[in-house]
Amino acid sequence: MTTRTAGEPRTGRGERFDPGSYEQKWRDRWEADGLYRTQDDDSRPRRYVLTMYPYPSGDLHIGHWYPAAPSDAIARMHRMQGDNVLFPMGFDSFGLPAENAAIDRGIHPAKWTAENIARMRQQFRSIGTMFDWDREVVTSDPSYYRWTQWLFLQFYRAGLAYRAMAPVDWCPKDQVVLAREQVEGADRHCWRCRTPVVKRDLEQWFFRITKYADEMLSFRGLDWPEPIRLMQTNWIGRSEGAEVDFAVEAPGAEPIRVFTTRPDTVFGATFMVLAPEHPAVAALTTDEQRAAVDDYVATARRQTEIERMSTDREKTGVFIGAHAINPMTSERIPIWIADYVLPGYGTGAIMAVPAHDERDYAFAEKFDLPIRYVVTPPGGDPPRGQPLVEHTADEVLVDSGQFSGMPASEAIGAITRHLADAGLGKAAVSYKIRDWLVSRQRYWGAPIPIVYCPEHGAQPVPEDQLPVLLPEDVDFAPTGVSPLQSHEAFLRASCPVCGADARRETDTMDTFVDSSWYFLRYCSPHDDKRAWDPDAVARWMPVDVYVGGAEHAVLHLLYARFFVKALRDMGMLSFDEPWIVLRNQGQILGADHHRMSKSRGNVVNPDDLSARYGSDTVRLFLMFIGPWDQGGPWNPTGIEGVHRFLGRVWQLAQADASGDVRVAEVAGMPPAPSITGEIPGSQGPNGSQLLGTVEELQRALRRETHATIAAVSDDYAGFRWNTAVAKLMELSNAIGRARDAGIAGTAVYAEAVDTLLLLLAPAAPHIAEELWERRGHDYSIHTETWPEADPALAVADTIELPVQVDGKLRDRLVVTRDTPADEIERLALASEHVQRYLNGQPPRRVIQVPGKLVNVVTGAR
RNA sequence: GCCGGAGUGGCGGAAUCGGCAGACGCGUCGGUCUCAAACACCGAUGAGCGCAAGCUCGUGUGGGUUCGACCCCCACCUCCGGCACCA
Repeated sequence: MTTRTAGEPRTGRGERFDPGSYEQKWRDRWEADGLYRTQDDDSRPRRYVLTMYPYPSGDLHIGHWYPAAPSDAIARMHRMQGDNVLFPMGFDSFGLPAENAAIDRGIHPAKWTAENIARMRQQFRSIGTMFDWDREVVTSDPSYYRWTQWLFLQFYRAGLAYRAMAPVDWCPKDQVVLAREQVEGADRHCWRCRTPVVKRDLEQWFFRITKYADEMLSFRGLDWPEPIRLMQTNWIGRSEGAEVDFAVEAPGAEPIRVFTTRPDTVFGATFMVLAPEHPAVAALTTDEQRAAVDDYVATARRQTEIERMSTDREKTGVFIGAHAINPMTSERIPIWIADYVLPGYGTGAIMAVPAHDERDYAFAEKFDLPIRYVVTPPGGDPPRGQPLVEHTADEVLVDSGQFSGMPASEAIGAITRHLADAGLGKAAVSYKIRDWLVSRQRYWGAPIPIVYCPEHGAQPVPEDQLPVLLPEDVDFAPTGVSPLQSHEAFLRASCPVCGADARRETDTMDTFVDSSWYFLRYCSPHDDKRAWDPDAVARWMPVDVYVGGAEHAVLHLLYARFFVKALRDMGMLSFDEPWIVLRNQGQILGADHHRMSKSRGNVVNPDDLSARYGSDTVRLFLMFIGPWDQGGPWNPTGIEGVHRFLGRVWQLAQADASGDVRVAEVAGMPPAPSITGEIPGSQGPNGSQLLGTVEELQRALRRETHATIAAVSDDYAGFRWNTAVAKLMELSNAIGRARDAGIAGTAVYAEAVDTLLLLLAPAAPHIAEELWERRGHDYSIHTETWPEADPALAVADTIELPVQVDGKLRDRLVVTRDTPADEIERLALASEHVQRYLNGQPPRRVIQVPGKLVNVVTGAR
């Protein structure tokens, strides 16, 4: 590796392209100059570019670079376009891995986390990202989690945080409860360790996210990827239908309310099913059925989610001995319990309509319960042997009293109204989303700021006593309860109401609480009086562009929306959504097409790559590798090509700086003195491409330069990194041809090279800066003005029109842009290649797409 | 099962308001440089046929619409992601 000292002459020519000789120098200088420190400067348009902060797991891997490099590029581009850009970074540093490291290796989580952050911060710097490190946020720092706790208290006061006993998902390996969003897959496993979860009844803290279910269905004003919007929409899972009360045939029994999306099928409800957990079960069960019911309920409780939720499992259930009355038919229908009815959805009870529901049908078949079809296709017989579940427009009701003959779509409303008029039901909406379970029985998180008084129950810690500090000296061995529970000093507290001895809450908060507001903290990260400075938040929020992984679709990306809406309703924010534009990167897989993991040994270490090629090459390669939102398996072979491209840029940018016009080296390619029937840029014999006058060559290079400005600006803004890089390569190829033709040293050549460097600067910041300086320009290229395309220069004066005969390409016409259509038609028909297919006949039609093509249609077909 | 996304050369991928398929790069082959190799540079490179001019085929499969289809419609197949007994 060569190093160049400051006083050394810049010879351009002959000096080897060696990123190692300048990359660190520029990073140091940018940092020393505070080039990326964001001022609250309101004279320029403000732009908040945010990339998801990482969990400090130890090392930045290629999966961190993949979103970071384009985020940095977009931030740099906006800066060059004149915006005041906020582009911060921090660490989501609470969480289980730190605690596990403590358990496995005896390192305190705080120490482990601090070391990892130091290393990752350094790695982020080595990429050349323009993060404003003065605004760094570390969520495990008391100066941050103090405000996380404060926010918990605000939610508590607003009635959005509550404590409830509920059956919750428990990960037996991590010894912790999980939010519903953290339980994945058909086998109901823990999102982190993939261990199947079990149900436990525990008293836990919840955030009332369901209050915002409806509002979160609206994405108005947001530019988000459609798949994410759909995932959130499905997760929220809004269903419209009706709640219907079924009287119960037992002395003094309350009616049972069911939820249905098909009130048009009430006449077909031939039995009722309750979730085993339904509160009415105990009271309604008859003595004869008691033993069987108790047994079934106990079994259901013991079962893991896997066993219970598996969809292809045989239906099970028990008759409880009681009967309900169908409100439309007045028939007695038996009440069963079955675990296919979920306690947490709707009312935990259903009217079973086996003729029109797959699950009820399977249940009825198994237990020999009556099946009555009440909806049928018009004029058709009701199907037999299977349920009729689809709603099509033209189904009608049968066997449904006064509603028989009514179209099913109409009957939904009509029957709902009928029931409502009778006081037996009402239209209702149900959601799949559940409240967010936020308590965790682990140490490394923000303590929930609550104390329990024997007299006054749960009481919020007074705000002036925040933060509730995590003690350092705890025993980390997982026992199923928080390690804090065995820490006497931590537990000891006094009741804020009466001052009596009280016990402190020992659960900590889900780390997704931390990440639900970190983007607000970046706006005023050092404010020690408030969670954020309202002026700073008003200045920067909402985030203009948010970059991160789609794996957070129904986690972080949902929770943070809830936070913003809740805080808005508390009067603390004046906007509705945290992020306007959202872009998701794809996932980089290992070369073996599997998720990168240490255990598989397929992890790519970016540090090795950047040591070898320089970080510009790695950044650019990650952008070039394929569609950025698609990701894909890692394939390192192309990185050499990107490196060669930068090497060519290195040479081209210095070809004119020191009189190094290399025309003499290009044998057999003198600039032709005049045009000879060939047009500039067209393929000549022997692949020579440079016939034409010097003026024509220059015009062609200018055209390429200005077309590239427009195209690359567009591609960057649209996150089409791969095609942006391809277009930069094309421009450099054009510059190379121009140099070989001898126009290096001209103003047009200089404009092309400078433009190339400016366009390259966001993506490959170091080489752009180095070459900018070597070309004699002022520091820094990153504060230069983004080039503007001149549309007049970007269009070619002659165009090549493909000529088709019956849709097949037969010839090409070279014409000036303003050639009239009838002249083009005349030229096309005159072509011998076209004549051959016309066989002397006149064409049936000639179709012209202006500027695009000519198609001659023969009468042959 | 339901909801998304995607199938294009040897490979990663370009090109979609319906208009030259294969940009850009990798790889491969040939060449220059070298004692030799590596690097670098130059050229060729979808398949097939042909001495050539040129012709035929070709964007997962089968149909269709159109002067013209990778693009639109119908019916399928495969892969990836999400959800999963939500009444």
